[in-house]
Amino acid sequence: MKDISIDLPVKAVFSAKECLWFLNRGFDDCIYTVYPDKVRRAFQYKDELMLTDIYITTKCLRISWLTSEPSSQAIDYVKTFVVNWFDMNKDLQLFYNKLSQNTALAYMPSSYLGLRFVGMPDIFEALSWAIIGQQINLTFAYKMKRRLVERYGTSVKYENEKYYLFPSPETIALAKIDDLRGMQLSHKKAEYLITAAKAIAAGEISKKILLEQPDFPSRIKLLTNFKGIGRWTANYVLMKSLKEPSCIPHGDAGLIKALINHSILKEKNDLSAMNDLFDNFKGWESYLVFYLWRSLA
DNA sequence: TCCCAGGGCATCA
DNA sequence: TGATGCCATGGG
Repeated sequence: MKDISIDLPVKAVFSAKECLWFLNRGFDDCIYTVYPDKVRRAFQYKDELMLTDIYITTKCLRISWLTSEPSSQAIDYVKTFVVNWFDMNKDLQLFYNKLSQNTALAYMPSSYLGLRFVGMPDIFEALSWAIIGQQINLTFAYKMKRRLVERYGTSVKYENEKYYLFPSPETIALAKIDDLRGMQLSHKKAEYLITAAKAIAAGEISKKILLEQPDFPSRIKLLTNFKGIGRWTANYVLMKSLKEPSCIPHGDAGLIKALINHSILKEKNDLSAMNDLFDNFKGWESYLVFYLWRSLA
């Protein structure tokens, strides 16, 4: 097959090392495979199933197709996805200026230089992941995600390996609670996941609809109207799939731990200190959360 | 055994 | 609107 690859330039500063570190930070995500210099991932555009290697360097991302020759629309789809996935068009300087002004966080611009907000462009995957990962340890959450994906997701075969796509909402909408319980999802989580799948399959939740809302609070409200989507999940989904800049997943265990580590919070319920901090990061709240999560490693 | 983990809901005042 | 109890299950 003809070698198809394209290069996507990145805005300074971009750290391949930091972004790859995030993807491979000790957890087993079944949706992609991380190598020292690249990440392998399957995509689907309409009926086209594809497998790609995405080489990550400081200057560009090179997407290389391993399977059948993609259509031009499929290439555009993957390009857009990858730009979104690695938040490649963002200029981080303003964020770094704000970090530098905070004594406890001033080390971050040099320590995590070029770390991009690695997102989850597929809103159903983001929502499912938020529901699965609620209130349980991440290692176990990734196990359940793998069970779900291997049971319901389609896959691309390449060199005797299967590379999975996250299942469609239409598929999960038809799943039975007992089947999901068999994967060790709690009864509630099984319910929430099916509810979310139905809402997306029915077009009640989509990135387009969320973007059409007049403001951020309306987007949160739209999501939290569904059972199983609370304030934490709504913020998480908006930051991961829409790159909404001002999300704060209130109550997040990792966020609180990071803030206590930095002596910004004295105790869990120190809400005023948390509000004071985020007040100084207007427009960059999601990035701040991401960097604080990074600090937990 | 106990506490925690990238919460959410129902109930109650 | 905010506090409380419950759900659920692996990991340390």
